[in-house]
Amino acid sequence: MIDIAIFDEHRLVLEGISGLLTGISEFRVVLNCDDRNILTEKLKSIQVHVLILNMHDISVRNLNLIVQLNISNPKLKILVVSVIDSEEIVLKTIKAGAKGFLGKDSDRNSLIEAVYTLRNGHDYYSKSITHILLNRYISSLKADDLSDNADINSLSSRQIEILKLWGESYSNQEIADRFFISVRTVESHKNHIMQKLNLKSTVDMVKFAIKNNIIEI
Amino acid sequence: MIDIAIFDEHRLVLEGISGLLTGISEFRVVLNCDDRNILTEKLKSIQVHVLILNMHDISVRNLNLIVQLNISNPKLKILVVSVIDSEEIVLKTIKAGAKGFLGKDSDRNSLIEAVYTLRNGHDYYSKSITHILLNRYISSLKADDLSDNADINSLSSRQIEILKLWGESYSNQEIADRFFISVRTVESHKNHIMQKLNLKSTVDMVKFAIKNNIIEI
DNA sequence: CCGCATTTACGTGTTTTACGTAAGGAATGA
DNA sequence: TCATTCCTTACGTAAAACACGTAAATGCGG
Repeated sequence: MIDIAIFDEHRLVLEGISGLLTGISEFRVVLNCDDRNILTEKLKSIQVHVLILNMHDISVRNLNLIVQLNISNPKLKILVVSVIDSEEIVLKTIKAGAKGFLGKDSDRNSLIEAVYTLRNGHDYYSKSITHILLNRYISSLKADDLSDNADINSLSSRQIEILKLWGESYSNQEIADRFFISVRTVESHKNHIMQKLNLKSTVDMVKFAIKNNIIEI
Repeated sequence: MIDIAIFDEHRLVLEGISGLLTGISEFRVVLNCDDRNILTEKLKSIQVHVLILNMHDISVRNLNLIVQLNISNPKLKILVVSVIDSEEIVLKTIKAGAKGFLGKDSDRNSLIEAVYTLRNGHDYYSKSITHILLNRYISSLKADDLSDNADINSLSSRQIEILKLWGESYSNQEIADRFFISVRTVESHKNHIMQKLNLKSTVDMVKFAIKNNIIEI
């Protein structure tokens, strides 16, 4: 048996969604709610497995609701339903802690499937959402790669060694000791790096090292 | 009409794949090849729309083949087919420049669909691959978020202002001038930030600022 | 009103950066 | 072979930044 709560600010839509779930013997809708505060209150006493949350906008209030519910009800799985399936809203809800997202391409069957999936501890995203996420990810993967090839090749291997250690928070003295060279030499290497790459500050040098995978964030 | 080349080191499998494509009037298999060098050579003279590449392993040779073909034949779309559908191989082939990937869940229909999709300039990934990529992306999104909420809240708004400017490569003096305070005060703020966050070096402070979206890389 | 964090600031000593200079070695090409 | 160029090494000097301690004024919540 899966206990379900449904939240929608529009009572009519709320009832509509609720109706879609009747007739499934394993589903028990224990709460229909159209008020944010009442929802938060009630969920303190009632144990619910899945919360279906219809989002009409990407307001901070809505996102905060997800964040807060996740903190107060760690076991609760939140399934966001929204006609707005922009990249922005999807990413923000996932970051806020939603476990599933149904875009406007979803029907009753995908809603039911999503509830089961969330209950089983997995994430569920409808097809259109999957596409959005995947495209974004793929393009970020590709973008990553292009940025790799610019200035880093102009650095010598010694310069990269120095930059790497320094980027891992070693002091000049520590670097000097490790390579058996003078602190002044370490400084020189860093000066040369800055000159070559035309960097204004050491902060820029950190950023460069991160961008070029010399160090991790 | 879509011109197709097929590469597989195993002649038997090669013929099998080739056979799957007969009977589609819009497809024309113009090259079956089981040798890397011959493939590269022939593709210099023959114009092909889609190359179906069966990868038996993630060797550097295979990945380089993709990279090289992409450089020499920019219009060519490479569709990778592989029974190995690990995260690693998928990510590497995408980075190398493959436009599609068919995992072991694929059948003849998805192969045909993939060829059409690539020809139309889009990417194609079979269901299992989509899952792999999506899970990775989602978890990276979530990981991002967890690191967001910890320490940054402990900083005062003044401290964040200072950190932000400093992270944009402003000198202490410039920051001091902008806020009409002493350089010593700027130093104090930075000291307090380092203490609060328990950071060992200014390099760490840059990383912190990046992780917490105070500055851009 | 008291305690606590914030913002402001200084003192002192160390480390790092800025900018210039330079010597010895390896690689390269005329 | 000799000139050139880059790399690695290193120092001088002055300015800037950092480490660590101290401390006064301000403001806010209990």
